[in-house]
Amino acid sequence: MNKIKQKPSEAELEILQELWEKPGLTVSEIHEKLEARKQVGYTTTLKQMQRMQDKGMLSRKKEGKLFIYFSELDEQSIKNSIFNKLSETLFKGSAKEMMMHLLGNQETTQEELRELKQWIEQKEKGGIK
Amino acid sequence: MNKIKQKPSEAELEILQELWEKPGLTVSEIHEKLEARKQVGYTTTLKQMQRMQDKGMLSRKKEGKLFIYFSELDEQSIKNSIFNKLSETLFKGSAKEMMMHLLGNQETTQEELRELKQWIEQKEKGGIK
DNA sequence: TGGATATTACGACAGTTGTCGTTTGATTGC
DNA sequence: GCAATCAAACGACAACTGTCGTAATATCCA
Repeated sequence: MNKIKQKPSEAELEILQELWEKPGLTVSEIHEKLEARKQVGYTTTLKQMQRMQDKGMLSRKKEGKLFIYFSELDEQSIKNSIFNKLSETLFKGSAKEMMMHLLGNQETTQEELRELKQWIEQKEKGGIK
Repeated sequence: MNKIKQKPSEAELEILQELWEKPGLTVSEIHEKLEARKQVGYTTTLKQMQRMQDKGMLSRKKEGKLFIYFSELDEQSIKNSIFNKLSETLFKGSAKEMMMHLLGNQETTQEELRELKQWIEQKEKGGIK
């Protein structure tokens, strides 16, 4: 995975998201997925992906008669750096503050809360990483 | 609080953050705070704030011989919409997933974990909002 | 083999951002 | 009263973004 200077924009993240979930998609496949969520032209998606390639965010290879794409950015690192930045900017660097904000305002089911709590307990015991 | 079309950029958020924390600062005061964290010229900060004013993100009033500024955006709403967007883009809308990512990768002290767990317990009981 | 269709490449454009330098104006100490 | 300062307003610029239209290619089928 390369080091990239610029961090991915909103639209770029949406594309990366698809490729993280399922590497090796074609432009059309990605476009279909994006189109399902928002109104956007095919060439827009294509162009976006070409630019991402230029920046080194994506790579591609010929598969039969068309290109399939891959993310060159590490999912975890990118997500981390986004959150780090956010917690710095909006919560003076306190992960807890950020989490509490999240818990206080996002939709969270009882089920999710329970799982989350278990998770924390495990983490407290050093059970996870 | 007005409704704004555009969401605040990175640099704008940094300024808003200062004003949320302490409303009624002058350009210089904000600039000093920003400067402590990153390299940036006074006129840059000024310009940024003027643009934010045009967009309706900030208001100001004359205090003696200089202007003091106020955020016109609601802190909670803005933070929420940022997280909503993020959780949608990066975690298919699952707050839990997002939280787990956070817990897994951010710096979190035992103390913070404990507090967090208590918090969740309270929330489970419907103790909070 | 030629046209129809699907893919990919190019170039453009307007709006936003981050950054300043330069001016203009107001305030103040001498 | 006037030069030195401090604050605020303007105007510019280049890079980045989101968005396409159009053009060039490659593939396929009748």
